[in-house]
Amino acid sequence: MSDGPTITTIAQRAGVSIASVSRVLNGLPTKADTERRVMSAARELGYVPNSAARSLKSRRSNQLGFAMADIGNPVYLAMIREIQPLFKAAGYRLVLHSTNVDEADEIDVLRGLGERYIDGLIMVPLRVTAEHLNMFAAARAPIVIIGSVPEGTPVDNVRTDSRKGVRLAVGHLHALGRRRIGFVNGPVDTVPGAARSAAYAEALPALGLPYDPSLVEVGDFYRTDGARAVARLLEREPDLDALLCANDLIALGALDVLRRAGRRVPQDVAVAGMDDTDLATIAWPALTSVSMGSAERGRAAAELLLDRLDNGRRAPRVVTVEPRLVVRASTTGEETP
Amino acid sequence: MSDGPTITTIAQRAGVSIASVSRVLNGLPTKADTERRVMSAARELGYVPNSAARSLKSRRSNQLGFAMADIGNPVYLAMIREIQPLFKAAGYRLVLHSTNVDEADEIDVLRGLGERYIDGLIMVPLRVTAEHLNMFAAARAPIVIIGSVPEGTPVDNVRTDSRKGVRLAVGHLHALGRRRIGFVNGPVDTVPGAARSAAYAEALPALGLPYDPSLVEVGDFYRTDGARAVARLLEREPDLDALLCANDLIALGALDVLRRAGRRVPQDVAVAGMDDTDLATIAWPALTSVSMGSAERGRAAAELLLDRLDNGRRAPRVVTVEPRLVVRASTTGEETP
DNA sequence: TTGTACGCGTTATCAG
DNA sequence: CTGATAACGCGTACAA
Repeated sequence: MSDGPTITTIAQRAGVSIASVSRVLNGLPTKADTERRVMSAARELGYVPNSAARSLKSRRSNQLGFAMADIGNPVYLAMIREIQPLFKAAGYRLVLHSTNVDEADEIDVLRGLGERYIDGLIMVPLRVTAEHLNMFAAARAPIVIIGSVPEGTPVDNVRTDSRKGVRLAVGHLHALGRRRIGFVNGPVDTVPGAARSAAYAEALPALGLPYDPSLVEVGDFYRTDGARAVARLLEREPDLDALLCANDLIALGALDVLRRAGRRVPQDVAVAGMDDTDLATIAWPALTSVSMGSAERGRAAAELLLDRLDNGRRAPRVVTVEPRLVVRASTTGEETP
Repeated sequence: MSDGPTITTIAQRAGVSIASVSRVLNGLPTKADTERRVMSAARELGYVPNSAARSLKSRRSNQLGFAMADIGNPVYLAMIREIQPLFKAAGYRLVLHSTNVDEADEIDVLRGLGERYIDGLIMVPLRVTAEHLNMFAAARAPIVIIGSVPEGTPVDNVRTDSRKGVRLAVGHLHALGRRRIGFVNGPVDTVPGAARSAAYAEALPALGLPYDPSLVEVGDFYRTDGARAVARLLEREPDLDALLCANDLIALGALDVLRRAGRRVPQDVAVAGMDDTDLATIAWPALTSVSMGSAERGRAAAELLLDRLDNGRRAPRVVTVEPRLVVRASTTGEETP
C-alpha cells in the first residue's frame, strides 16, 4: 500500500544482491536457483520497474510526441489513428500536444524536447517561422515535420502536393462545365492556407480561366467561419456555380449556407472540400473532396521517426504524399434527390 | 551538439557549486551576484532541466493518462477536447492510450501505473471485469473511471444515467405517435451496451408499450455494423416506424440503409441516436440524439483527478451527468425536403 | 556466477 | 548564503 517495491526490496526478500536482481529481470545469464528466488520475490511483491529511474540511466524515455493545432480537427485525428499503433508496436507511449493555434505553444513544445521526456516528435506546425527553424536546428531529439519546410532544414519532412490537389479539384469542376469557381480559404498566413491559395491562383489560368480575386474569400478552417465566408462570397458573386473549399469543415459550412439560401447542390452550385475526412461521407450530399493523404502522412511520419530512432545519422528525408480526388455527390449529384 | 548541459556544466561555467545552481533555478534566496552568473551561464548553454532526473527525485512525472478503446470514436474525442486543456493548465502532459477493444490492453495500462510514468489516469473501460477491480484496488496512483463501477470501488467515478437517456428518447418517439420502436444496440457485454439494453427493455413498458425482442438487433458500435444490423431489423420488421440507435455511428448507418431502402426519414421511420456527437449536425437529416454529456463527463473526470492529486485521501466520489435529449430533423422532420 | 560500487541529473539536508 | 554530500531506483563495469 505504502511505497512501491524496488530492486532493493526484492534483493532483501530473495537474499541476493541488487545486481543479481537486475540481471534476472533483464534476462542475463543467472544460476537457475537465484533466478527462481528473484522471480518469485518480484511476483509476490508486485514489482514494476520505475520508469524515471530507468530513463535516467538509459537516457531514453520510451515516449514519442505528436503536436498539432487542434484535436478537434478530423485531419489530425486521421493521423493519430495511424501514428498511435505504430508507436505502440515499437514500444513507445504517445504524448499528445494540442497547441491551440498558439505559436508560442508550438515553440514551447520544441523547447520541451530538451527535457528529454520524449525521444522524438512529430509536429504539424501551422506556421513555420524563423524561430521554428532555429529550434529545429538546435533540437536534441529527432523531429518529423508534416507540412513543407525550406530546403536544407535538418528534419525529416512529410509533405503533400497542394498544387496538384487543387488542380485536381478545379480540373474536375471545370470538366463538369463550371466556369465561376469560387474559393473559400482559411488564413493565408498558415502553411496550408498559403499553399492552397497559391495553388488556386495557378490552377485557373492553366485551364484558360481568368483568376478573379473577388471569387476568393477567406475565413478560418472551421465550419461556422466557413459558413460566414461562403455567405459573404455568395452575396458578392451570386452567379458562381462551383465552390472549392480549403477543407472539409469549410465545405460543411458551405452546404449549410447553400441549403438555407435555397441553392441546390450540385445543380446550382457544385461543392468540393479538401482533406477527405470522415465527414465527407456523412454530409449530405456526400462531399467530393481532395484527399491530401492524411492517414498516409501520419503513417509516413511515424515510420520516418521510428527509422531515425535506430538509425540516427542518416540524411534528412522528404516524403511526398500524392493527393487524390474522391468524387461524390456534391459535384456530380448522382445521389441527390 | 553532443550532450545536453546539466547543472554540473552550469556550475563549472559559473564557478559555483551545483547546489547553488539548483537553488537559483528553483528560485530560492541567493546572493544577487551568484544568481546573475548562474542565470547567464544557464542561458548561454541553453540549459533545460532533465525530466527523468527530476521525476526520480520528486516522485512525480507531471504526466496524466487517458485510456479509451478507440480514438476514432468521436465520443472519446469530445472527452479529450475537455481533458487536455485542463491537464495542460495544471501543468501536466497528456499520455494517450488507445486500447483497441482489447481487454488485455486495458489491464496493461493499469499495470503500467506501477511504472509511475503517469501520476494519475482517466479510463473509459469497455468492460469492468474482476481483474479490473483488482487492479483498481492495488493501483498506486489515482484513477478516475468514466462509466459505472460497483459500489465501494476505490476510484472516483463519473457516470451517466443511461436509463433516463433511453427513456427520454423513447418517450420522444412515443409522443410523436410512433409505436413500433426498434432498438439497434452494440455488444451487450460492454458497459454502455448492457446499460442501454436494460434501459430500453424498461422504457417501453413504462409507456404502456409491449417489449418485443424481435424489435431489437445487435451489431457493433460502428457505422457499417450498425447499417448491417438495421438492414436485418428492417427485413424482419418492415412495419417499424422508429429506430433508436445506441450511438450516433449506428444511427448514421441507419440513415444510409433507410435511404437506400427508399424509406423517408422521419416520415416513414424516425431515427434517434445517442451521444450527440458532432456527427449529429452533419448528418442529413440532422440527427436527433440523446446527449450523454460526453464533454461534461470528460471535464468532470479531469477535475476529479486533479482535485485528488492535491487532496490525496478524500473518499471516492461519484459524479453523475444528466442526459439531455437534443431534437433535430431526423425525428421531427422540420428541415426535411 | 555473484556482489560492490559508481553514475545517470536533480533536489534537499546539513555543516560551515 | 554557500558548498559538500546523500538520496531517488536502476544498470553495469569491475573485482571477487
